[in-house]
Amino acid sequence: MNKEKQMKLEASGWKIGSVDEFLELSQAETEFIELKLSLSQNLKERRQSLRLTQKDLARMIHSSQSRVAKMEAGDPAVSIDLLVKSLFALKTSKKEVAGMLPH
Amino acid sequence: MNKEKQMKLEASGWKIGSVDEFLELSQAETEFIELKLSLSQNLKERRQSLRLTQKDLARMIHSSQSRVAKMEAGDPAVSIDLLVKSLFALKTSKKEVAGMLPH
DNA sequence: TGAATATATGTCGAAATTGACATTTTTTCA
DNA sequence: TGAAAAAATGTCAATTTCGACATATATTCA
Repeated sequence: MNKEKQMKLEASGWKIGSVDEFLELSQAETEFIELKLSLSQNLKERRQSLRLTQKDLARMIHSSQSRVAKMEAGDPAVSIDLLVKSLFALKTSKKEVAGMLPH
Repeated sequence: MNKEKQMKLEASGWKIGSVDEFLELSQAETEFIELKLSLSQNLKERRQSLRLTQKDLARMIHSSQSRVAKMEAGDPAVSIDLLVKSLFALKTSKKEVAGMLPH
């Protein structure tokens, strides 16, 4: 069975392969979490290398110091949107952001 | 004036360089919007090439057809988080996602 | 040291995003 | 064609994320 057909089947519901679907969702969720953590770490490193305080960055993105702290701590209740906005505010290039994705 | 010092100054408030700060925020926002649109387009292409309906994808990410439609339409009221989750659900590799960053 | 600065943590109402639903419009294809 | 399937659009209550604030803890450095 090729991947396309397999995905089609899994998308069709819980009838067959519920275990597989569970495993795949876990995989997607794992990658999602890893991505957020990578963005978090890179944001912290970048801010520090620019010698900006969390308060400084907060002002730049019109947010608060506590939210920046949570971003850098990898708090689950912080969106990728805010992380990416912060990175762009620090003039991170798209290429650099891309480099934060793979392993 | 080097970039580090410039950013530090800008972060300190609206006293000096408010025009510059405005322009830079616009630049960051532009890149952010471009990124979302790129993810949207790639998601649509990917789903279609896998011959999945919006309903299929919606089931896979535990969402709804209308939300998938909005994702693919580049609706501003859709988060990058949901876009990335959707791409990962379609087994998009991190390297492929990295390639979706414009330029 | 210890005072000043920076960061971490918890909470809260407000704002944004969500899934779901109804409906309309478009596309597919027999 | 035209009926069925797919996609687009609008709305809304529920959930999530938000900025802000208070305060605790950690770090810096004179």
